[in-house]
Amino acid sequence: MAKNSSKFATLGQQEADTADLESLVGYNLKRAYIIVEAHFREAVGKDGMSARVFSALSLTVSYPNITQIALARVMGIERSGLVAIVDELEAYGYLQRAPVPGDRRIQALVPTEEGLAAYNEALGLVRDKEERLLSDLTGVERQTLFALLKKIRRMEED
Amino acid sequence: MAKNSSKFATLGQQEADTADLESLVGYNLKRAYIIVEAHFREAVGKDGMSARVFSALSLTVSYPNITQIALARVMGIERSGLVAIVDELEAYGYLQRAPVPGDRRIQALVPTEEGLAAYNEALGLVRDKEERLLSDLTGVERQTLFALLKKIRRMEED
DNA sequence: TGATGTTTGTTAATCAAGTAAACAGTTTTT
DNA sequence: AAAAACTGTTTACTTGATTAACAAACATCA
Repeated sequence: MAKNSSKFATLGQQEADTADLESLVGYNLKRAYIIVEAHFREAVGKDGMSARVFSALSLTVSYPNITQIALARVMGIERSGLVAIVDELEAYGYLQRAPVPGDRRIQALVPTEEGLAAYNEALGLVRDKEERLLSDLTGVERQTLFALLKKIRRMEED
Repeated sequence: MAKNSSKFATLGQQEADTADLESLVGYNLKRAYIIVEAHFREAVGKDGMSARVFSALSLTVSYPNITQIALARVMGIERSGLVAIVDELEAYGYLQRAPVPGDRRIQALVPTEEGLAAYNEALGLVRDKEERLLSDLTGVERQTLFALLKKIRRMEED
């Protein structure tokens, strides 16, 4: 079933496109993500936030007073893994763990002024970078890409 | 700029779709990949190969006699990182490091019969799983998804 | 009320994937 | 022949993530 056994000697961009792997969604998704993530890092700069820290800040801005457990659920990670992320954002002074009257277990996450400013600046840079990265795609193509990715994400409920 | 400040109380699937993060390609790509990767693991089973080991085997089947350095380039990883992957595949008996006459630095990677069989079985399972995962997408939608992801991948050359 | 169970955030140990740097052989170049 | 480059490898490290155990706080209910 190895279609390309004889092509090894001339292995290059074109030939590689015909390998089995290229017909799998997972491989293509991962390779595309690696590129987009690299552009994200370029956008936020050498000492910028990591994608997951940016995500956490973004969601805290969109949903102020969210609890850690709710944020972990939205992000799709374990609550234990979120601790370091929130620690980092708090150390930057980008958010605070605020006590919630009525339940002393919970600490609501609220972005600070600095956090909001840093977030908006980073968001602008990231949007611009993605804009340039996707400049080859038409408006319809972009909409389609988002629609298809969200359709896959909706499959989570199995 | 926090559009949804007031929606926290009712945060759920619908509201989350309107957060800033949902408009970024990177976030959507990553979330989609996580799901597809989980399905991959289900497909190959509890003790099956990891995606990267499967990828390495797949490319070795598609391009037999490929060298480690060429394989690393195709996979987009460092050659040092490939050593453990090839070690693992060799330990399974799925491929061999064959000496290349004329250059004693190089070892050509050749899949064994068992490797070919294991690969084809795994490929079938993975294809079936992806087929079911993407059953909501029309043929045109799938083609479009692949085309768009490959278009992003081509942006690598910057 | 008090015992039992659950929730929230946290720590610690561990794992997987990946990088960077240094190294030994082996070829290539000058 | 000497210097440079290439291939595979080891080692140390970083990042992202998970599991398990735990303490404090809250909820249930007999």
